[in-house]
Amino acid sequence: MALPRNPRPTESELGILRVLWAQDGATVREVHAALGTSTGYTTVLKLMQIMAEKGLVTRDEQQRAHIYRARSEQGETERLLVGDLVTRAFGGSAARMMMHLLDSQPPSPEELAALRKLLDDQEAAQR
Amino acid sequence: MALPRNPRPTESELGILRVLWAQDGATVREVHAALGTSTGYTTVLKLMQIMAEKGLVTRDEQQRAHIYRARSEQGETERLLVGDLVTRAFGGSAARMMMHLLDSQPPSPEELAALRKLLDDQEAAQR
DNA sequence: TGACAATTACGAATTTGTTCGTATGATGGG
DNA sequence: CCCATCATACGAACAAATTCGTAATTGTCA
Repeated sequence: MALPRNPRPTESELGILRVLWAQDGATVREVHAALGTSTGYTTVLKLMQIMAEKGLVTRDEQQRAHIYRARSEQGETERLLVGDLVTRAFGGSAARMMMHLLDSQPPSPEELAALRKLLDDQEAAQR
Repeated sequence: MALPRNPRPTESELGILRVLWAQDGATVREVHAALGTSTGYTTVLKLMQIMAEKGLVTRDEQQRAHIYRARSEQGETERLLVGDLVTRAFGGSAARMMMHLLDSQPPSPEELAALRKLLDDQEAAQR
């Protein structure tokens, strides 16, 4: 049975999701290889099994090596995580969070232009 | 002995830190009140004791009701959390993270203005 | 001073996340 | 057909975070 929820992924789960987003569908072995061999194979397996229970991933059992896929879009989860942090750490102030972002990773001129456009759109949408 | 580390605070710890940042120094009772009564008093006490052990807060035991203070600046911790998330979830791309930020928490007109100014400053700094 | 109230200290239960060893089952080559 | 290999399933240990009950301590004031 498929759970419709979209819970916040944990640290390890996020690492696995990023592998699943990068390629559409992957086996446990592929994910394990992509993550590096620092964690054991069965550890990754177990995590992915739990993620399937939670509804974070779907599992295709047609083949012997099951194929896992992220259940939600990358952007959706990213939004969730950002929204979560801006609420928890910044009291909902996007500007304050943005300040730290610009501080930590100065964007390129192209990115700056894109961000300006985002602000324009935002302003237009509010009117 | 004072621990010099600056570990990433957990969820609950961050809530407590935010209270401690908002006012300079607070007792357990004050923090408990600020957080609302959903969690028990001794729970907050225990958390703050652990935070003192970890070095997240300092404790002034002069008074009977000890005074706790955040050990690191708010901005420092915020940078830590943002940097952590941008690495874990966005592979280091600040621009990508900002797009989600604007998406998930539409800023107010005042914030929009502040954000524009941030971009201006950023642009100026690059020249 | 003696009792009450407020506070800290402590121990323990619970939950959640992470890790891995071992068991068990399927697949394919010799 | 048998066995080595590779896969999943499962249980359990471990660690960290959270929660709270109870004990011990301190201060106050009648």
